[in-house]
Amino acid sequence: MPDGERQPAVRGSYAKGVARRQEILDRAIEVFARRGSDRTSLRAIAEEVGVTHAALTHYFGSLEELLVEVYRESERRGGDGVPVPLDVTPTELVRRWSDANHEVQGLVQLYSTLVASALEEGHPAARRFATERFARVRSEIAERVRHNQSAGRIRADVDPVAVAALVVAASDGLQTQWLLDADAPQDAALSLLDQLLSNPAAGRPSA
Amino acid sequence: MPDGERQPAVRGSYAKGVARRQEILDRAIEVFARRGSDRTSLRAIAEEVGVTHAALTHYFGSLEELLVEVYRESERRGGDGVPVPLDVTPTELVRRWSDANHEVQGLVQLYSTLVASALEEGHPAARRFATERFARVRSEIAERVRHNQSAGRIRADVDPVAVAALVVAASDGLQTQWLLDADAPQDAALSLLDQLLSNPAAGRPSA
DNA sequence: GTCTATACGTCGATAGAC
DNA sequence: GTCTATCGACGTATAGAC
Repeated sequence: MPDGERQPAVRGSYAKGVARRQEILDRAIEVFARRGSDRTSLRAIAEEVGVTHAALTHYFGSLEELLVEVYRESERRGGDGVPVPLDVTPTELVRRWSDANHEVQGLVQLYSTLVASALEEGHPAARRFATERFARVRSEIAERVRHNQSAGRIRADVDPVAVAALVVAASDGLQTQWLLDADAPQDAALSLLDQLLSNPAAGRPSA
Repeated sequence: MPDGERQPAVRGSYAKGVARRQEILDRAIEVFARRGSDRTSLRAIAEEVGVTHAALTHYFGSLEELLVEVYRESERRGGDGVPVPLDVTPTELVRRWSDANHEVQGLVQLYSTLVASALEEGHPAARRFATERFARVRSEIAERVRHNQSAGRIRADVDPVAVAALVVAASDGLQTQWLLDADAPQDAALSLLDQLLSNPAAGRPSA
C-alpha cells in the first residue's frame, strides 16, 4: 500500500474519546440510579449529563445502544462479574443478582424495557444484548447446577440446562411481580425453588 | 370487578358508540394478529382500521388503553370463557395459555411491552392491567395447586401461593426466552417444573 | 476527533370545525 | 362522532465550528 493508506481501526489519540465516553456513561448511570428509567429520552439524559443530545448519539450511535451500555455497566458494577464460586446454588446466585438490582433504582425497569424491545423487530442492539445475556446466564447457572449435583446438593435426576432456563425465567418473572406488588411472594417462591431442587437423599437444609 | 368508568360520554344513546368501539377493537386485533406488535402507533393502527388516529383516542382515551383492550380481548377469545377444570396441573394450565398466545402473532410481544410499561411511572392503564392480571392468574393457579395437593398429585409440603408465583414467573420468563431463541429449552423446563412439583409419594408419571 | 446547531419526519395528544 | 389542524417532544441525521 504505497499511498492512500486507510486504517479505520486503531488510531492514536482516541484515549480522550473513550474517557469522555466513560464519563458520560457514568453520569447516565447516576441519572438512572436517581430517577429510574423514566424520562429516558436522549434529550433528557443529555440535559442531566450536561451535553446536547447529539453528543450522545456521537458516542453511542443510538438511544438503544446507550441504554444497553448503561445496563451492562451497571450490571458489571453490581458484582455480576466473575467472583462467584462454583458451589453456590443457582437460586443463591440469582438472589445476589436480584439484591444488586434492587440497589439501583430503575435497573429492573431498564432490563424489562430492553427485553421487551428485543422481542420486536428493528431493535438489533436490544436483541443482541438479550440473546447474549440469556445464553451467558443460562450457561453460568447450568455449570453451577452440575457442580451442585456432583456435590449431592441438587437432585441428580434433572437436566442442568432445563434447570438453568427455569431458574432464569423464575428470576426475571419474580422480579417483575415483586416490582408491581411488593407483597408478591418473591422470596418464598425462590426458597421454594431451592427446596424443589434440593437432593432429597442428602441432609435437608431444614433438618 | 365492578366496572364504573366506562362512559365515553355523559349524553344519551351511546349504544352505537360502544358498538363502534367494539368494531374498531375487532379490526385492531386483526391487525395485531396479522402483523405483530410492530408499527403499533396510533396512526398506523388507525390507517388499517380505516379511521384517523383522533378517532382512536376518542374511543380509547390513549394508545396505552387501546393496547390493554387489545390484549384483554385477545386473551378473552383465546381461552374462551373459563372452562378450565380445577384438576389440571398448574403447568398444564400455563401450557395452554402459552399455546394460545403463540397462535396469535405479536401477542407475547404486546404482553411484554405492557408489562414493561407497567413497571414505569406515568402508565396507569398498563399498571392496572398488569397488577390485576398477576393477582388473578396467581389466584387461579394457587386454587388448582390446592386441588392437586388434595388429590395427591402435587407434593403437600409446598405453599400454593408461592408455587403460583413461581409458575407464573416461569411461564412469562420461558416464553420470553423461547421468543428470543427457539432452541431455548422451554418445554423441557416446564416439564421439569412438573416433575419437581409432583408428589414423590404417589405413583410417579415416569414409573 | 468532539461537539453544537439545526432540521426532518413521526409520534401521542388535543382543540375546534362540521 | 369524526375529521382537520396543530402542538410539543421524540429519535435521527447532517453540516460545520472548534
